[in-house]
Amino acid sequence: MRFLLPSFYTRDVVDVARDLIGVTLLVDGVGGVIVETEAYDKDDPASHGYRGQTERNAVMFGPPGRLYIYLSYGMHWCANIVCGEEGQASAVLLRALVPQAGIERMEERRGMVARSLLCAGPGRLCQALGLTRAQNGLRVDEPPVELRAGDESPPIAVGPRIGLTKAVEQPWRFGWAGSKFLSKRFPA
DNA sequence: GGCATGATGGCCT
DNA sequence: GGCCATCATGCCA
Repeated sequence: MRFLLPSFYTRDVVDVARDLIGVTLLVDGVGGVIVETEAYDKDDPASHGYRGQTERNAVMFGPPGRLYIYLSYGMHWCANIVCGEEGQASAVLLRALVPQAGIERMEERRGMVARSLLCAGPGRLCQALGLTRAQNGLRVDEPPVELRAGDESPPIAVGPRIGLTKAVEQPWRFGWAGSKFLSKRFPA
């Protein structure tokens, strides 16, 4: 298996978002293959970093290769990987993965739902992997987090991002085309 | 201090 | 497809 180098993250956030499809993410040994991501750029009105640094988004403005985790809608956690150059405040939102390792732990956290719903969506993914504010700022190349390159290059689907009111047209959502584990189908 | 808003998801029709 | 729970955050007064 191949571990991702720091130079993987220090590139353009859109490229990293696309290249994370097919990468395996584990947190404390629980996880699977990433099949859906979205890119958020610093010049992007939909990004938390757009209006400058605040207490919540401080991790986005720090070094790349760290988790930026925040609470969404008062009840769901969403996890990002900080990318680009330090201070750029760009990040990739992790939206879905194929449950492969530690499925029992995922089911303890998520309940006995269909396998395809275990990690399909940013909030579900965080719940299944046990990601909360406690993991905000963790490095992705040190325990308990682990990222391994995939050994095939997946068919990539591209589309507009989900759930936004700003910059809704930007095609910065990426997915493993045809995967059953996506949070939502990509528009044809 | 008050208030509008949201990178969602579960449940209902 | 629609509704809405639920609260941290950020902006404004």
